[in-house]
Amino acid sequence: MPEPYNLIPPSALRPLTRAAGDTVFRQGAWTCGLYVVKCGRVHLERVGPDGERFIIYRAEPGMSLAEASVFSDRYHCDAVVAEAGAFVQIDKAAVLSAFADPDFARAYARQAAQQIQAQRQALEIVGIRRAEERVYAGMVAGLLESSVVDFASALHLSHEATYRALRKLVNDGRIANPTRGTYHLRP
Amino acid sequence: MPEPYNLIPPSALRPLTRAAGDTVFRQGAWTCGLYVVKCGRVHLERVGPDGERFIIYRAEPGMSLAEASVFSDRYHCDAVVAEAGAFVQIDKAAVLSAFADPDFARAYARQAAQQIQAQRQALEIVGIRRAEERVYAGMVAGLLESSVVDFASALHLSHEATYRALRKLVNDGRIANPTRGTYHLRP
DNA sequence: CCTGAAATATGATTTGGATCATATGATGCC
DNA sequence: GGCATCATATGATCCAAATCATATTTCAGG
Repeated sequence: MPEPYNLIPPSALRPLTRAAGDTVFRQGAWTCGLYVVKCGRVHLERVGPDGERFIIYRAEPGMSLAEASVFSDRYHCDAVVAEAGAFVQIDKAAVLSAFADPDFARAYARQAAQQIQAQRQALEIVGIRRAEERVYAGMVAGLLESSVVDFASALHLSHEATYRALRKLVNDGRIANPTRGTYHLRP
Repeated sequence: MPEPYNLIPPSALRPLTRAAGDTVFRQGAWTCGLYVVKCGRVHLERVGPDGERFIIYRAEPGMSLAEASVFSDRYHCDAVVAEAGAFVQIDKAAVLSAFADPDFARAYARQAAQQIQAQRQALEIVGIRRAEERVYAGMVAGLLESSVVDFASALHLSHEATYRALRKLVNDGRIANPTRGTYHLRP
């Protein structure tokens, strides 16, 4: 659960579970609040002029979605459950009134500023054309935390290209590969 | 100037001008606040283990930078002026105390939530591999506002690839090209 | 312990986008 | 009006990353 929402009164939190394929909310529906993913995955989707579905955002455990709904009357996209899970709905009125508490406001702003920063960095990194430089920038940014597969997906690279780039960086002595599957920057 | 900062007392705003190549602040320096770009361009850069410089963010007129510095003691990257311009420094203490004003807090949160949403969408769009689909998704997202060149850069595509994709979409009847240089979705 | 699935790893082939080149239409300026 | 500059536009070539293929290692579960 993102930190600031710990300051929201528990009565404003409503737990819910959904199966894969269910929708959490639909575009055009009246907003009731934002959501936090406990487990499972949710896709925010927008529908194109010819009915194509565009994924706007993939929310994973610990992430929140539809934060902007707190400030608008209607949801402007669909939230579809990609993987069954448990979620918490946070009442929008409770959030709006929580801004009267400076501690909540600062915690919110702090978390938002940090997220904006991380996203800006991610955008710059995926803008790097050469796989090797992109992977290196990703390592410097600390994006390789769990598996190489997840790392590759964060970089918007195929995992094959990522493995090859890692190998090349190791051969060039730019990163270390002490054991199979573990890589870190040369200190 | 991003909306919420209009609620900051003018005494906390300090205008400054910088030439290209100047630094606005350096990594490790004590934070004094965030900045808004009036004109010119600023790059946030982080230095890698071997001295390589990674651009974290490119701030253009109207954009703010170092928002997170309000919540930390030191700047954690360098801000280098890429193009001479005028900037406004907003005192961090003033921002922190402004969170006591619920109107400021809500305006800030609203703007932050919107920005997070836009960035998430941008990340999803640049993750689309096929140029044609990426361009189409960009059009659906309304990213083609001014020139095709700017559009291409937002999509992380070469402008040539963007023009070709636009042509193909026009030929396939997915978008309209009423006059040279103007494109819009088929209604 | 055995089995299946997923992560790790690398080779071969294909392809789509970057790059280079070139041309024309628009725009601003002196 | 003439000139420079930039956006628009498209063709040709090249290359790097996607894709397909395959093998090994690890690990969870029965």
